[in-house]
Amino acid sequence: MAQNITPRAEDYPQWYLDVIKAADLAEHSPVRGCMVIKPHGYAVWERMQRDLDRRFKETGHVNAYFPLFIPKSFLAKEAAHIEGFAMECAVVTHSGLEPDGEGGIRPKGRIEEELIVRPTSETIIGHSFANWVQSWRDLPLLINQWANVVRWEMRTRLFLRTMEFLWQEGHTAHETAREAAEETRRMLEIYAAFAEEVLAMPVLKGEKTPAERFAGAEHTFAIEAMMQDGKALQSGTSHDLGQNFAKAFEITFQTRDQGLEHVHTTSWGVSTRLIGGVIMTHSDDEGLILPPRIAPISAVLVPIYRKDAERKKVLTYARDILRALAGEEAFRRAETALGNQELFTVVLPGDSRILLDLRDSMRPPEKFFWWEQRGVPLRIEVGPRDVAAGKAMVVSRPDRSKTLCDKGALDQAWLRTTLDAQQKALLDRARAMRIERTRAVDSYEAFKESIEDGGFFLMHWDGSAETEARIKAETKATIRCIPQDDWIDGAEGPISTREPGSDPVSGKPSPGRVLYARAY
RNA sequence: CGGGCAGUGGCGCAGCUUGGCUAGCGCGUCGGCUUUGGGAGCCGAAGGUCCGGGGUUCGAAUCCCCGCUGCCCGACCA
Repeated sequence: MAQNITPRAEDYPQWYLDVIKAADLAEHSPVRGCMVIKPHGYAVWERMQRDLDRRFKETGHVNAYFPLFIPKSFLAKEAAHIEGFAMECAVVTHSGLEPDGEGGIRPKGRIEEELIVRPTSETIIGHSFANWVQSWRDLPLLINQWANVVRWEMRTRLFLRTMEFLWQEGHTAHETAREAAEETRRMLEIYAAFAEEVLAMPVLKGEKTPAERFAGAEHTFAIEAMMQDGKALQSGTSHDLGQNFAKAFEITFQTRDQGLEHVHTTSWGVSTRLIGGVIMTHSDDEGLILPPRIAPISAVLVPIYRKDAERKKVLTYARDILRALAGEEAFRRAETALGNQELFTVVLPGDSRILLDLRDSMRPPEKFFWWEQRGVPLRIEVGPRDVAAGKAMVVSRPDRSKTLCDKGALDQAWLRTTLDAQQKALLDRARAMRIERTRAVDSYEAFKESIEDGGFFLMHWDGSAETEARIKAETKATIRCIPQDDWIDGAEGPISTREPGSDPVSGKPSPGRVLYARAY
């Protein structure tokens, strides 16, 4: 049906790009690997931010902001960290420009200590923490920042991997290793809850193997989601940094018993990558599907009429419905808002919106496609037939089901209930999809064959980096995590992750199954 | 960063092999009329550094060189 979107079955990567374009979420910038996040895409990010920010604050964290530029020497202070990030850092070497004598310009003014554009902020924040922490009374220090970071990626994809991206990075310092470990777990749980409750994106929690660990961390935990093509998307990470950065930046404190010790730090983050994850979790061949809780526009009313007389009646009727859905107060504010002629938009508390599409340049069917491709959860069609019968046709975006509703039933409570039901249905659908494509595998041959079709595979692992590397080299699949849950639902029933067995590749003993998949 | 493909009004493309006259087409946009329950029709109009820079030539969208950006594959990574 959609003319501008390649079907998923034909070319999944192209479909992904087509959906972003059709939904008007983002576009490429003139700079390689960078993107312009357009208003509709940014509105989705704002909703994610708002919800996450609340969860962070409810757990005692506060926001702060640290510089974009990091002294080059800082990166080198933590050996593993520099090893992991050195290759992908943008470096500032000059302080200005000058004419090159040939009509162009060239850098001038080489700077003494070169600056790194932050790829992540452990080092610059570690430096501050060293000043901020004096005694055990200063701990825990629970900081988050919303920022952009830059990593010089070789291969980029809109939202999933861009050279510059937006994220939040939490950085905390604690008195004991135990507290830091608890914090690391706490934030992983917050990410998992957020992903499921808000993004309707089911995730598996677990620890990363040493090979996949964050550069400089003692332990890295992650939430992993399955995309519709069966590939995994690492959707959030939480790191227990031990005392590595505390030692590198001399973050010490006086203990309760007069001693001097290094703090234990954590860091954790999610990024605009989540938008890519949402797209690939829910959307279909008709375009974007957004979970209601992050949809910038909750519902759109599309009026249908022929003659002028009809037009008047229909629009009055549609405005009545809009008023009932939005509430009197919000509706009144909208009536005095600027720029509200073609798309009459009512802003609800919490910044969700309902709008009445008054554009005369577009016919109803075109409007249907327009809003469908942008992932608006509910479309309410109102025409002369509905006016006569006291009804309205409600179309639910995820399955495009149509329900003829009584006008009187359409109110604020109905809207909330309907959107909540849709939110839940999306999570259920995504979870069912993942379960269907999750299975236990006990032979390497079977694994190699199955991995071609995508999906999650729970297989025994002897714990060696050699086995892990060999599987990665031979199949492009990696260990996504050592699952946290004892049981994981698969197509053929629950799968134990704790039952001992043997690694099908090496034949050596294995304490339990780990999660293998190809990943983005 | 290696290999392949591509870049032409806002979008999608043709033209390039074999250099030549005013660079075409569809969609979209603007104006008008007619229309409106799943991407309407007619009439008229606007809109172009042919990715950038150099070169060959009387003449370059077209041929050559260098660079930039995108897509796919590989290595690397959130």
